[in-house]
Amino acid sequence: MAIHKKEEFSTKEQGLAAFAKAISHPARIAILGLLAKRNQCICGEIVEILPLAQSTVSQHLKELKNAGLIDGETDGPRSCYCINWKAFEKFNAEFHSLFEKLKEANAKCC
Amino acid sequence: MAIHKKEEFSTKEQGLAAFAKAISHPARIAILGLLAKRNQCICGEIVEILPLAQSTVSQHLKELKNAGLIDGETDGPRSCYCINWKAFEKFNAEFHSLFEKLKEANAKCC
DNA sequence: TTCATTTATCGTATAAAAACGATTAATATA
DNA sequence: TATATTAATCGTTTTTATACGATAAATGAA
Repeated sequence: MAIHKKEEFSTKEQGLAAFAKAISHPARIAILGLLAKRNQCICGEIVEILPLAQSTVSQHLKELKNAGLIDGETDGPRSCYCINWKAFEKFNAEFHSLFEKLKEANAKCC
Repeated sequence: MAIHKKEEFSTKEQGLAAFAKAISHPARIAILGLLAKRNQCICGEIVEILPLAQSTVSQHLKELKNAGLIDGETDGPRSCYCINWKAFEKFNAEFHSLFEKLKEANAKCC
């Protein structure tokens, strides 16, 4: 029980699901919104704005980074993050190809 | 600890995160793809195709329904599901308004 | 060099998700 | 009416996610 079977699905399905999972928490949505607005942010700035502890924010940043949605580089003792728009574009395209095109096909048949 | 703080974020952030969560498992992505392709499906058809037990599929269907992404109605002893395209359109629009517009703003400033 | 600042990581606790088998409820069919 | 079919729900187990405080690591400043 609880043996996860995610590997048994297609690569595309897994990739899209992983992307969705990365943005499946409001804190991570908020972080992405912040980064988009300001172009880049220091970890500390995000901690000041979000209602979460520093360690928790760091954890969310790590997940976004692992998913490839943001890039981070160190700037002295600080860490500077920014959105990886290329990755966003890629996932957006996948999302479209999986649903929008099917929607069109659906509209034609009914 | 583990007191979830999702409520402390904006309604829009929570809504988008909830949508993302609903599609954050490859099984649910696969279900949506199936429904889009066939227009509608009986639960049993989905169980035949997915590598998951009937109870597990039922659970995933329930989550998709709770998120508003699919509709289901009983047809005798069977349950027939289909995609709620309106909900999809709504979330797609929200996704765009949160990121695509910001992306444009971002492109202008840099 | 010592101390302050910043952030990542560790350890831990609790909650939620994922999966299954077994059971129940509802509808068809014999 | 009795039986089979279908799908939802229940109970349980395991894994993963969320959150925090405390600590460690790394850099910059005094």
